Amino acid sequence: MKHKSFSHAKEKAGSIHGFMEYNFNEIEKKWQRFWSENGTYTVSNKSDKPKYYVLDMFPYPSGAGLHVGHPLGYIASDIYARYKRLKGFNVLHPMGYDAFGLPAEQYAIENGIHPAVSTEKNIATFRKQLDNIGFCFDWSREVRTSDPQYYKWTQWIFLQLFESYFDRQQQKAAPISQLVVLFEQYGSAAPGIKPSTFSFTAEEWKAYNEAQKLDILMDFRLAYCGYGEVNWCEALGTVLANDEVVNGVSERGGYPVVKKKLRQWYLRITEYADRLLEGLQHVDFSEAMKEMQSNWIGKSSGAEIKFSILNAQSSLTVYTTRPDTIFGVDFMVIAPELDLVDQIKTPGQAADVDAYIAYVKSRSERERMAEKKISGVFTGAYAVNPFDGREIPIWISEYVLAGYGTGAIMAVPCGDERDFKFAKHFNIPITNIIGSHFNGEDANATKDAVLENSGFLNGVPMREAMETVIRAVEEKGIGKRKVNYKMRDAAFSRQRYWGEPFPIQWKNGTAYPLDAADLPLELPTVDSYKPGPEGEGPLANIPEWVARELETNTMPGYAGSSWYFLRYMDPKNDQEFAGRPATDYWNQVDLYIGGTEHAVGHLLYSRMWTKALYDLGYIGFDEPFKRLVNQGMIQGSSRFVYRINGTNEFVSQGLIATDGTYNGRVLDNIHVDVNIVDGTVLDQEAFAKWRNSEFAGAAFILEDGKYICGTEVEKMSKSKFNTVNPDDLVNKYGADTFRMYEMFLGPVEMSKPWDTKGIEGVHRFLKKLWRLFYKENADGTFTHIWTDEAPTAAELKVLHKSIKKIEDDNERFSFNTGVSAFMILVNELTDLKCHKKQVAEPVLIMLSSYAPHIAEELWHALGNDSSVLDAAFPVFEEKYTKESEKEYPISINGKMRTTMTISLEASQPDVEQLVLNNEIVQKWMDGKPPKKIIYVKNKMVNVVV
RNA sequence: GCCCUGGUGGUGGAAUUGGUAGACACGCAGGACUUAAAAUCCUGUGGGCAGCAAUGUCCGUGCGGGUUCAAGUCCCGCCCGGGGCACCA
Repeated sequence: MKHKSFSHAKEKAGSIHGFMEYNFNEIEKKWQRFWSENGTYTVSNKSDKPKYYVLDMFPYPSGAGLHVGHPLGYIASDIYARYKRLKGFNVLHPMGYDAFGLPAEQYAIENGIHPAVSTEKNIATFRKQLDNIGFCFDWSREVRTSDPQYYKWTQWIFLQLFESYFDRQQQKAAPISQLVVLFEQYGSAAPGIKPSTFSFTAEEWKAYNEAQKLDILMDFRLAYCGYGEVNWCEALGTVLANDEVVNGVSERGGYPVVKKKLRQWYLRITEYADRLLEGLQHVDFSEAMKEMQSNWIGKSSGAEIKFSILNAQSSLTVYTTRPDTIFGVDFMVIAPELDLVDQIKTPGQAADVDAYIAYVKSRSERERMAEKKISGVFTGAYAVNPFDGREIPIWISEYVLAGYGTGAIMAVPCGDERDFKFAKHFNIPITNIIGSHFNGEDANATKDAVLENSGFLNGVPMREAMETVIRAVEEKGIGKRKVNYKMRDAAFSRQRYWGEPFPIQWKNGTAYPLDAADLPLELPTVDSYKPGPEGEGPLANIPEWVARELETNTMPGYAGSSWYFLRYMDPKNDQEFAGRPATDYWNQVDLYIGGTEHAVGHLLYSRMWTKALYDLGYIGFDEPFKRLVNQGMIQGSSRFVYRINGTNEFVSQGLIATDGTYNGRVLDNIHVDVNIVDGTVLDQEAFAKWRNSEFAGAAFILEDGKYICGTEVEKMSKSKFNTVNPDDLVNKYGADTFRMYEMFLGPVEMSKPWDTKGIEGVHRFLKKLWRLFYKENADGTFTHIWTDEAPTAAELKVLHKSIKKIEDDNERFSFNTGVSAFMILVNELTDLKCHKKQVAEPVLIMLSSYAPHIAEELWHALGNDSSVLDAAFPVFEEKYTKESEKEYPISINGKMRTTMTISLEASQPDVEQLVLNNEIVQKWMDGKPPKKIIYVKNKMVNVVV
């Protein structure tokens, strides 16, 4: 890449009476313009260098703009991307916007502004803020999920999923046309298909009309239409997101919310459960992340067992992972929403049952699972144990969810804690089948007991009995072996406006895909963002849309984000979602950085989409992300002022009594803007002007002449006045300081509260670095002080020690210790009074990934013409850092008592002799003989007496 | 409730593989420079006890146990904070 010449820096550097103080604002603007004009960050899909793909989870452009928490991961990935570039890679590091979403729509409802308009505005703000920080994003590859040229391909991929089914024999997606061929030949007995409620012969299939065929095929498509429950708020006439529902009522207005069944689209992600599980073995994610995903998938094996119901036609099928405990079943629990409940409830129990069902209907799934209080109602019906004929009462309770297994469990109180508590609470007698393993106080989920009270299983070890029972129920024809997944198919539709329209047309109740050539199906403009009739989305309010019989649901937020990493590879392609040469070249994302909050949502969906696209032959890899690093969340550190209730008087925090009052008077805790508080000391003048002088008349009761604020760590949010805008910090200290300070705060993976206080230290470091290059004269001018002298051994040692440390830290993502390594390096070079170019240049190259602007400035000042970004990372040479001796810690009985400097060549006997002769060692040995001397070379010595 | 994760000085954190706990910073205290301030530089800074001091000594990584010559690090049990739990993104 050819750079325009840039002589400005050199001229000034050469001038003895120049003004070369560290003017970060000017320097940063200058180089940002330079990099942008030279296309320094533009990446080509063709290169001789090895490729490396660094990806950030792209942001939702919210109206609040970027706060200091957002860039944490971006800075880390930026440092790593730049480091990889220095190491000789062709690095792809793109950025874009996850631009569809609920907040923009909510904003539109409240303010009448079209989401496209507010989103555009928010993106402009984000972009400006991101540019301030000096990232090396290739903006020519930017994507926006709400751009028709992007969602055209989201819709296209949806159509691929719609036109595919999952072949269980091949364990991969295949065209639905292939399934039609199978049906024509085998009917519903076709090999490799999932179980279905439809049963038909090949002849019957051929005789079906089109609508009947499509109805059956819908049961197999990877993107399919079905029915599901949503949070329905009658008063608002709309479907609510989970976090818009608080304690069973709507967050806005507090209206009641109930479950309502609506037609929904789904992705058949469950068919991929095994491959999603297996794929985890081939990716470099944290163990915690893999665990979360496999727990979410929740694969378990057990049996489905059918119990007949006393005096009834219907039967009850339960799923259990512990068929061995079948003689310990003391009651059944079924999900209150199952239709079966109505069939089996006895007249005497009907009123109680109906009341309980009404209660459960108002409860969210989350509330039901989190509920500690045990509740439930007896239906009056009894199931019959198929092995001993015992009559088992059937209960309903909210802790059993309809969506998992068969929505019914056989309860074994001696072996399951929840069942045990339930039995205790309702005084249901408990059968002990595990003898002394059960103490009557707690359930014991052991698999190691030998069964008792278990009919034909008496004396059989539990593990063995599992198989025996499965075989027995299979022989009796009342059940079968069953692998179950906790994971459910992904709900893929929203009754909303601001999302991708489905390329689907409904004709007489049958869904037809649009022709791919007609994509994108653009989102029409609407006059009102209000919901449509009967819980439908706003699109149902548009006569032309409805007249064309188009689907009125839109896709959820995760649609666009499930494949965006592919679009970056070939963002301008208008023939394909991404060309095969591009996806073959860039292949998997080598490094993906983002929060754990996406652990089971976005990450699983994008893994599934990748697998489906791979199965259908569109890409050459079936895992999207090779390595995943989770960044922690930056929390806000809120500040409070305390107003005496009913007055305008504010009490300093230290004066408040332990019960939270002041002289017995109640205080109001008020969030105050953290930006007008220095540490915990309130800026009283700024406070008076804050919020249009709302507190202008405030009187303060001070301690030591100051007003001290209270603190609390909370989520960073505008409403808590604890957000800090990166722009302010960049203006005050510069982007390089800001970047390094964000890293210096702590490990990238860890969550921590933001505190601006320490930023001065990082800023001082950069100024100290600057002084290795320029000296301030008495008259305020600056002289450059670097020399061409050859470095000394001591200087080379400091340099090479740092090269190793910084390279290691970069490789293991430890950027906080990386920053501290730079600080130590500059401190040591300052102590050595080292101003040599041969030392300075490698330092600047290494620093350029952390603080690119100052590094580029000084690099050019030293006389280099090309960009420091294209330099090569210095190579560590061990010969400069070799030591001949080490200061060992000497312990007696494991307690460190002294240190001794011993040659690294010394043999074990030599060391033992030296140590035993040591005065302090002898003092602690107190005349006793040594029992053992442990000597670990280059580590420590321990004398055991 | 379930799954994951974290807890180390006044503060952010370091200790990479079980081997000198507190690197590097912030803050604080004292000092130098200055008419003064800012900036910069220097010194000290986990806690207790003893000592004028050098220093010595005991305690110390959320709490209680354990393994080990040796534990912030491994094991068991508990407490507290954070994230997720399927329509926020």
